[in-house]
Amino acid sequence: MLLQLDLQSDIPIYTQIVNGILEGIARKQLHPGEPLPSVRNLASDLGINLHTVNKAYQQLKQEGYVQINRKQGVVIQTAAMPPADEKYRQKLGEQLRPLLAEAICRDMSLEQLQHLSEEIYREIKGAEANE
Amino acid sequence: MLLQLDLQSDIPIYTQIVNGILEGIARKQLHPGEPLPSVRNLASDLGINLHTVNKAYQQLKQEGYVQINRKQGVVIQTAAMPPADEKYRQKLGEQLRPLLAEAICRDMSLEQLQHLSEEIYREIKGAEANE
Amino acid sequence: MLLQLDLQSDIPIYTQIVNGILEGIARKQLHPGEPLPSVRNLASDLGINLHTVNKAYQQLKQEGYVQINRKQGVVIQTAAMPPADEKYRQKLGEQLRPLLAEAICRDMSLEQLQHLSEEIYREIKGAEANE
Amino acid sequence: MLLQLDLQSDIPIYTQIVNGILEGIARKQLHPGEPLPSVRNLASDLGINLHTVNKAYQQLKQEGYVQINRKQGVVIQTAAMPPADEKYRQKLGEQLRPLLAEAICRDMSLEQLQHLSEEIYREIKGAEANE
DNA sequence: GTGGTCTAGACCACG
DNA sequence: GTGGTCTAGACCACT
Repeated sequence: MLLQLDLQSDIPIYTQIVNGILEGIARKQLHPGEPLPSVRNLASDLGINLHTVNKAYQQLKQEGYVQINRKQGVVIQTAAMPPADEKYRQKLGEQLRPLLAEAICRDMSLEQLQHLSEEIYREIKGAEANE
Repeated sequence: MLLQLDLQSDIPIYTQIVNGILEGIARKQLHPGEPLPSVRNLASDLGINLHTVNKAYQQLKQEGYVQINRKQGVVIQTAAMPPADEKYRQKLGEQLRPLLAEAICRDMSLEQLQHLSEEIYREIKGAEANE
Repeated sequence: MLLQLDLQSDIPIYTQIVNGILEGIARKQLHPGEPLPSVRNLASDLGINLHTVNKAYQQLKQEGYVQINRKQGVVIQTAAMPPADEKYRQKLGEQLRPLLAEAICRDMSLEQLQHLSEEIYREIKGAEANE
Repeated sequence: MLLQLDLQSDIPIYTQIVNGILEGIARKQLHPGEPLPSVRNLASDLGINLHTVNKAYQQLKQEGYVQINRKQGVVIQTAAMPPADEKYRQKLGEQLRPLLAEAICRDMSLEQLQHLSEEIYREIKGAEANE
């Protein structure tokens, strides 16, 4: 798997890993049951600290996107992915809200915003068939 | 102005202030030229330190949403608000991407997402006339 | 005299006044012996505080660009303007240095810098005949 | 790194630090990727508060001269330095203008000014090879 | 009165 | 160990 890290970003590295893996799942490049690299391997591949990778994996487990077994290590969730329940949608809304507010300040129309998110959505989702 | 802070949130207080003011501008509850409370006043109103408020104001100034002068204090930008230029849209896209990826993991359809963001957009924008 | 103030600038207003008057002298729009507006008049014309204008005038007097008499009020220096002595050149150099250093960081050539300052120099100086 | 501070100067300490580092970059005593002292170290070396150093570093980051990450601390920008674009040249011009105007008041010729700035330019730039 | 600067000391997140 | 955040309190410049 290719994970692009930006060590200069103000986004914590473990968050970048989480995001990268989530995008991998969304793109269906990572399938349920598929094992992720071991903490040691990924850390050395990325040239970062063990703890950082571990923290990312723990967060993914916590949110229900992966399972951690002794045998197989870390694998993508084989049971159902966490659902888009009301609680999640509310959290998502709270994350979206300040982004939308700032966009409105900059006079973006709803159409422009929808267009932008559709573009990104399709770019992620559309990768399904090809990759 | 009504600014709801969550001191327990992992979102820095100064960011919450920035977001709150941006939403106030988006809602047109704050108009160009309108003065914001002085750092000392807002700090004591919110029960926080004046440096925290100042940091929020500095960020808003830096991003072009407010102007600061020693006489009037801090006022909403009277010249044009910063535009939704390509650079901004790219930044917005990068903020949107992980949110969309996670939503896709949870099997949200594009329609559901669009519906959610439209709801929030209209909730903010729709406040224009009423408040 | 036309003095353009930017109340939003982070340059103090009294400094803007000093700069404006110095540029007026450089452009020879203000001649030795010519009276400047009274503190009260200029303050009310510019819509600013008396103290602010006074501070600017005091600084100009301090640096030898104007004289202050009871009768005529504030007039442009009739004796010789302060000379470009070694002390002044050193002060100027210290002001120039950080500007040049930053320009070098941005890979400006000496020629580009000389061109820029010549342009400004001639723009000010060239106004002599016409205005 | 040698940073000379004048605590009595009316130039803020954090600005002096910024200027000193910019000059270090211009002199090529500081190379891209090279780490700067940690805020705590530099603060104790200079005998000032760490927040003052931090403010300087934040400004340098904001202007694109350094990168900050939690692992390495603060390092000189490894990507391209910010360019001398039109916006920068305009800002530079506005900083140069009052200096030139005052020099004209003191009857400095364009040649004298060019000579002075060339001297400083070469003094900074000429340090490249030697230091 | 305003914001700007500086100091001092604390705790936390990240790696 | 690093920087990030927050608090607290001081003095100064500007208006």
